[in-house]
Amino acid sequence: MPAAYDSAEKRSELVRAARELLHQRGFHRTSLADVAELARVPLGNVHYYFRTKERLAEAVIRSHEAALRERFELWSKKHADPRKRLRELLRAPLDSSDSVIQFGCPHGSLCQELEKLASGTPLAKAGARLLTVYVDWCAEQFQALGAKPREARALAEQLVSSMQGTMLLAHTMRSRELLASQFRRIEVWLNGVVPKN
Amino acid sequence: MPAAYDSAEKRSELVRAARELLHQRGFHRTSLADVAELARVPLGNVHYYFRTKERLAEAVIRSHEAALRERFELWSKKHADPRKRLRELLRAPLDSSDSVIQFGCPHGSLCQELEKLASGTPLAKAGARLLTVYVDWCAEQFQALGAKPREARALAEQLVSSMQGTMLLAHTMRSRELLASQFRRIEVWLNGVVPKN
DNA sequence: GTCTATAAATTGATAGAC
DNA sequence: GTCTATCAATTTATAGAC
Repeated sequence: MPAAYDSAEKRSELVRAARELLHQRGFHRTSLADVAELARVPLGNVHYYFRTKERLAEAVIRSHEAALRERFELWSKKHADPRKRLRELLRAPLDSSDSVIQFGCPHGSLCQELEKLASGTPLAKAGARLLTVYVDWCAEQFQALGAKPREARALAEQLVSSMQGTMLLAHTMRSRELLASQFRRIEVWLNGVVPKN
Repeated sequence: MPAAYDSAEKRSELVRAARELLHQRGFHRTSLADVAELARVPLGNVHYYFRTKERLAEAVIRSHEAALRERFELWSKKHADPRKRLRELLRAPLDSSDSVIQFGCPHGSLCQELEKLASGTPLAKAGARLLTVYVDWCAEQFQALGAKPREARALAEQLVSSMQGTMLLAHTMRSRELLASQFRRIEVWLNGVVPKN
């Protein structure tokens, strides 16, 4: 079915373009015309695939969510040691540090913008789920390391908070050094937490 | 000079209204009409006091900055022990936890929005200065506790990152518990860091 | 299914009377 | 200095031709 194939192709191309622009310029500063242009789709056609700008943003969030779960699954398969899995999580922002410094965390900054721009709506709730996915997965890893459920949850919240706060600060101050040194510190903390007996 | 007094009065009333709305709805979702209404000033009059919406936002940031410096000065006078000063900083978000849960940190969320909405402009740079004020003051306190300049800087970045990340997470997840438990943990960390010999 | 043209709404900014 | 009325621009969303 070539028609359906082309359709799905254009749809995912729109999502890809929107994901990039939402990260770089944010939701408000990204117009549908921008997305259409980057995806090489005529403006009026966007509404055939997505009824509203909000729906397009929701699709972007779902794509982020799928990508996150995919990475988590990959790391779980790659390492038997949960600590090594968490170390991969810590290294990811450093591997794309240019982008983090210039535009912030693609998940955290989107969450924050949607909380202001669309607080209470399904869109903001979808955004919030992104951070939940992080915390839930981290909590699983800490539990696998031997922490009790409540403790694992607290450690997960601490890890995600530290990462998000550091990315916000490093982005705002445009400091790659801050990002690197703080993430190194978090890794040291990670190596010593929930010690094996 | 009663005319000038009324003028200054209206001006500062506009800033007060804008500060409240910027925190609750963010920059983009706050229209000049909203600000004018809350400040009880006719819409067309806003432009007499502030040439553009950006200038109004800059005035809001300056007012945040002044309030921050005032608080820091107060705490410095109140406590000879820098650790006690930093503890006050940690308690402040808990004292206004309802507002933090519902709208996030008034400084951090503004920074993040301006980085997306007005990246590179004087307005975004003014916003970034807010976080710098935090870090600089914290670094001074850690140095007064006996830390070397570089170490004090790193500790300040860690403290501010943890606070900002926690507020982002607690706001996004609407969890007062998360806010309280993580801030308690940060306070425990603070009590043990840079130990007196 | 695809696209052009345009409607509709919001809102920042200004002109000009008083 | 103060305010009303309005302009101008942006952008989401839709109507309708092909």
